[in-house]
Amino acid sequence: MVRQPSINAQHRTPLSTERIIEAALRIVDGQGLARLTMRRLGDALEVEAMAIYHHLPRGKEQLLDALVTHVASSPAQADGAASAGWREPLRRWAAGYRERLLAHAGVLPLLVTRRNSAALTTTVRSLQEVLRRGGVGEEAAAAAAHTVLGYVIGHAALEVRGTPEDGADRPVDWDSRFTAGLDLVLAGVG
Amino acid sequence: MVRQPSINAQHRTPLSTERIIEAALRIVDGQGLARLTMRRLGDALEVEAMAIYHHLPRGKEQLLDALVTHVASSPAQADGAASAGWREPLRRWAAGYRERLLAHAGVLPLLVTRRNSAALTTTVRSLQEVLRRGGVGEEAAAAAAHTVLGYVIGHAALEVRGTPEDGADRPVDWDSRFTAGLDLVLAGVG
DNA sequence: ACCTGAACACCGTTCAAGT
DNA sequence: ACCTGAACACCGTTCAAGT
Repeated sequence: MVRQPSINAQHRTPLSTERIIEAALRIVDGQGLARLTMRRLGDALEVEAMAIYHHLPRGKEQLLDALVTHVASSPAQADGAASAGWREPLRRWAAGYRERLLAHAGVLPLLVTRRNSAALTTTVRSLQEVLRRGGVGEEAAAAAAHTVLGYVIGHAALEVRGTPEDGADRPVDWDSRFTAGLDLVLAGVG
Repeated sequence: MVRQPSINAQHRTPLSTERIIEAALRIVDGQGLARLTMRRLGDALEVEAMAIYHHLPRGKEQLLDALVTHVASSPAQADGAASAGWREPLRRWAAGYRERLLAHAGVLPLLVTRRNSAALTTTVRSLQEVLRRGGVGEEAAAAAAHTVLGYVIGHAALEVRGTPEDGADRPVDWDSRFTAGLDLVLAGVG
């Protein structure tokens, strides 16, 4: 058999930053953060690991930063129909954000590392937007945003680790516990 | 010169799990989690890396688990003088726990990984203790414990990443923001 | 412009051997 | 019982080379 090494290389769709990040996220979600290596990522993309560096010159650092941005940087929640007050929009925002964190739980440790503070700044700002549009003052909105985001991230961390029972050895219903805790926080806001 | 390889080996204090963990924590605090390697840890202890496996047979996994336990597993807060109510004890508990998390910020990502759920279970239980001793009912204490712990961990995560300014580009006073958010949460508890 | 192949300096871990 | 040394199968990354 004659080797035809160029056939695959020519016909496959070319690499792109988006495809790289999607593949990386698939590995993290399916196999865990520890199994995300440049070589395995290359395999998944049917490419040599070194090809990735052409799109992400800063290598794995840049890849991990991009994963954090992809998962943790919340969109500005263009809620369309202006709902009355901030309470309901904030509940929706928190529920959506929690869902994303849990869907990509492997990325959570990265969010807590020093990397990519821009991602969370965006998120804080979008949270403040929701509050201010609901009539909460500038100062109070800034404080409440940190409180709520802190709670959501922290609770997601507890959930992921999944202690199967509470202190009294009853199974924990995380969904209702999350909303209960959130309402508790929101009650404090105003 | 004649080599006398046994002199150092004989006179130095022997390895122990405690010394290993202390040295590991020193590396993580001083140089970051990424620089904690078995080989470097061995160097710090003036021992070959492989000697560590004699005390921690499960290797690096076990080492990281131990770090989480050391930092995140809160003591039962034997508060001595029974203070009235739960509010003040809880404030002290939260302040102390936050301080520990920030002092060993490099361990925070490990706390969010699936490892060692026993550590946080202990912490949740000690928090519930504080609440119940203050007269909060069983059910409410269980929910409040998760809420408070979630908030403290999440806020510590935000602090460590240290976005230097809030949404309005003012520098953030994390200390007062933490207590403000905590009071907000506590106001919800009761 | 985009990808490959070989090479380098590291990892964690095993296992037989030393004392 | 406790530690060492060599070895193995991996890493991330550089760099010259291919198309």
